[in-house]
Amino acid sequence: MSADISLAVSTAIFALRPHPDTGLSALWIPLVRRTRDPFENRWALPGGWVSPDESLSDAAARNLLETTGVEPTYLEQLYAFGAVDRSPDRRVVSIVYWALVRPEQADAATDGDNVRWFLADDLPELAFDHNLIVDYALWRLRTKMEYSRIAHAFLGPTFTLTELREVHEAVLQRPLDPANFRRQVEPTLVATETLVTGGRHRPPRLYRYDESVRLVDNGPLTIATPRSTP
Amino acid sequence: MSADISLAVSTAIFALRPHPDTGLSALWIPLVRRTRDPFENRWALPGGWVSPDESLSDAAARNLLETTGVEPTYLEQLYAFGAVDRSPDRRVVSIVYWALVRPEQADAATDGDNVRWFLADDLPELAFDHNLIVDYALWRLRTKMEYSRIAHAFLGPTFTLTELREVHEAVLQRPLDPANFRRQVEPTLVATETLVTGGRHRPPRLYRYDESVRLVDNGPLTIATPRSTP
DNA sequence: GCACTTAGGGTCAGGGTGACTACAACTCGG
DNA sequence: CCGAGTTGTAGTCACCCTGACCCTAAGTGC
Repeated sequence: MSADISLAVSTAIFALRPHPDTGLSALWIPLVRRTRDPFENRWALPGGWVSPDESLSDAAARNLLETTGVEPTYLEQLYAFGAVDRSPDRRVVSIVYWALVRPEQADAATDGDNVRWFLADDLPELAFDHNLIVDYALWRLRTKMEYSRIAHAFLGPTFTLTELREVHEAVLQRPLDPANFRRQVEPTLVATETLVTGGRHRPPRLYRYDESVRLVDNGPLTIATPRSTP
Repeated sequence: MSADISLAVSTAIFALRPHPDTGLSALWIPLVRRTRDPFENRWALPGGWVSPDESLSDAAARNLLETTGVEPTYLEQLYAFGAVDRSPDRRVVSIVYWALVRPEQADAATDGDNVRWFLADDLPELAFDHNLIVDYALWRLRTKMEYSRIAHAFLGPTFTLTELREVHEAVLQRPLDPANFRRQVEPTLVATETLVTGGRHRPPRLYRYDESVRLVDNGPLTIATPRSTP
């Protein structure tokens, strides 16, 4: 049996905010300061223990809300980390999730002594194996960006093509040709009638995602494992 | 804390063997018969409890060997299943792995009352949520076949292009053009000097994988989480 | 020697991609 | 009110990858 193994969930949360140097959108991640040993005062991913009456994704969502005040628009399991020595005092297996939030939702997690936002590509030394975990989560986010539709988790229901392109550029860290980008994503979108005026240029059209276009995602798990709390 | 959650590992093992009807290679999976409740007498994925002094992948490999006698050439974590009601009597979280074995290794797991090989695409109703798990594992195998190099886990160190192509055909369940297939995979291979004579046709050349060609795989986890027991 | 079978090299048309050009349509400064 | 500035959107073109297809190479077996 395995009663002496503790089961935890942690989540790597990503949000887009301006980079302090360039002003361009960049990936940020909220971390919590540990208030006890091991790794007291080190920054760590938000997380906690799984209680017996909640699913893993529910536990992740609950811990997220409790520790950082964040309610994500996207939540997916990343990996189960279970090396014997990953916690110095006892055996902990962590089911790690990754989440995407919109800027407004991110603001719910106000910086404070206990929660602080960091640039995802420039983190301090974290507690446990959390640096490795964030690296892996970043890799998954960037890989998945290329073939799936997760970018929309950073945006509202409607958006301009430039907004969508800037999400891709921020995550992939390279500029994309506006015309070519349009050609590629337009088949998965539906144009609305609305144009956004007010900019000092030609007003862009608002788009929404075309729900009828199915993309490869998580295969059989896509429908099979919905969150029990919507 | 989480002492009342049991932590298990299970593994979906794949091997290629001839299909009884067509004679072509097909995917087979070994299952074990449950000897106690819940789901007594139902077929299930091999698995067992994680002990506190072994990593998750070690636990998977050990359980594999104990229950089916199989030592895989490839072992990768699939997903952590943790729905509250997936086991009727108590709360079990299962870290599921998937494995690939060569035919010789597969023969170690002789069919018997307790272990039997099934066609992966034609399974009976399994215990727990194991049908969903196998579906997901199959999806991952087939998806990964297209962009990675896992096919080699079904083969020895050297192989002909036809052997490699037949592995792809068996997994993807569709015929591939030999000439086009060669063009696509040859850049990742090294030709040996050896030709295989004895067939009633032009002798094919043996190839081996080019270790210097890096493919996208599991990102940061590729090197970071090796099995502790090699 | 000839039929047969698979190995392996080549061609060609079509689709997608990146680089680039051109025009459209708004705001703002004068 | 007009032109400059800026971004949105359409289109072109060369290139590469792909699938479909053809052809020759080189063994075995009769």
